[in-house]
Amino acid sequence: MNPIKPLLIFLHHLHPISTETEADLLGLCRLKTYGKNEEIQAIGATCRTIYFMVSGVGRIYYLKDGKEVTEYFAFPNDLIVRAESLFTQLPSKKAIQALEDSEVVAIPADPLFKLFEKHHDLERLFRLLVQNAYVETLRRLENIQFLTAEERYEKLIDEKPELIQKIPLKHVASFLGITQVSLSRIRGQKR
Amino acid sequence: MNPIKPLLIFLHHLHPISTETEADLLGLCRLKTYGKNEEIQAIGATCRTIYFMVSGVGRIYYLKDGKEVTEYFAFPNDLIVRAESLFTQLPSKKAIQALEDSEVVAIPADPLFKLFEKHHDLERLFRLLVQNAYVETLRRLENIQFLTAEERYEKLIDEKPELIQKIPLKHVASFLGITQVSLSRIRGQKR
DNA sequence: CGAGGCCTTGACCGCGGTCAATGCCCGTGG
DNA sequence: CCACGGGCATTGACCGCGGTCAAGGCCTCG
Repeated sequence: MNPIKPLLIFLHHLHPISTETEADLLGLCRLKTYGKNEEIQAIGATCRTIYFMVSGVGRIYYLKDGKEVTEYFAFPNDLIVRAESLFTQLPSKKAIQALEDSEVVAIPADPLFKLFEKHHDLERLFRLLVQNAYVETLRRLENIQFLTAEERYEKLIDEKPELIQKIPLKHVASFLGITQVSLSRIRGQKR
Repeated sequence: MNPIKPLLIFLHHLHPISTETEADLLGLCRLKTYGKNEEIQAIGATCRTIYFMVSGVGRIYYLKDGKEVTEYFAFPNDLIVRAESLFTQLPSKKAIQALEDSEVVAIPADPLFKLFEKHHDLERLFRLLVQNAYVETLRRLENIQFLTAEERYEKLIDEKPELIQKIPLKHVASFLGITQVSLSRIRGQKR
């Protein structure tokens, strides 16, 4: 099977695009593979690429006072984008890393944006993607602001139970906005 | 002067649109005025309107455990939108309120979205607006997550000093994600 | 003038932070 | 094959930020 197929299914589900649009889009996509713990994009580079996870697990992280903070996890069929850099053209303070051996589709943003001129439906699709990511972030903001660490952990457990199995707890902790130590205590008191 | 002019200037600055697009857009815009503390949109309604502040001050707030939490302040030349409802079509848990006598431009979203079919440049503009709001929210998320209440207050002071003058401290406190009491202490120890 | 809203202040407390010690798992080399 | 070292997770001792509850001062407006 064409390894890029999952991306097309994912996109189509959000907003159908014409076959010509799809063909032009496919022309931009490159399938890449990365080994466990390999950096997909390093800190400091300005982000000009949109990634889509086909297999494996990825994350976005950055350094806060010398410590890694995980901002996002990507599982198969998730997009993974350093939006703050892609949309501002500023160098990103964040890195993208494969946490396991992974396959990703890489889509260079500049030619993609050029395609928007030609294919209105592609820009529509992209707009909807951004809207969804925006709403998702608004939710995360409310969670961080009003739930306790423990509530956030519980919520994560029932929204993405597989996450806890696959991902080192230290990454999970920083994703939840707490320390490894606190997460360990929360887990401890459930047993 | 046409009171809708500031909106056009604001939009044009982000992404120029053709005069025909502008004319169709103008056809949708309605100027409205609200008195101090008047509700512009109530909790529970599904959001189908985009607002732009011409004069006065507005805010978005919602109830958390019976207490008001302010999510956003809008000053002249700011947009004010309940994105979580507009983009999901779900009833909003949030309200929009004028904090002073205010003039706002109201743009109904459905006819606006219809115009996207006709005017590609308008959808482009709208996409860029959403992108910017998204990046802004990512920033807010990082602030909430990593700055102390005091640091967030200081940051607010030098980014929007006028805000403290105009807005009741209880709203400022909930916007910062803290209680009125804590904000008062923070302010107290600076004197 | 009195009532009510807003802000401040004091007393107290609990969540989640740091620091440090310990346990556990696993990969590597003698 | 075992010994060792390093990374990850857990646990204890301690602390400070920001929370709640309640009292008191100060405006504004009827």
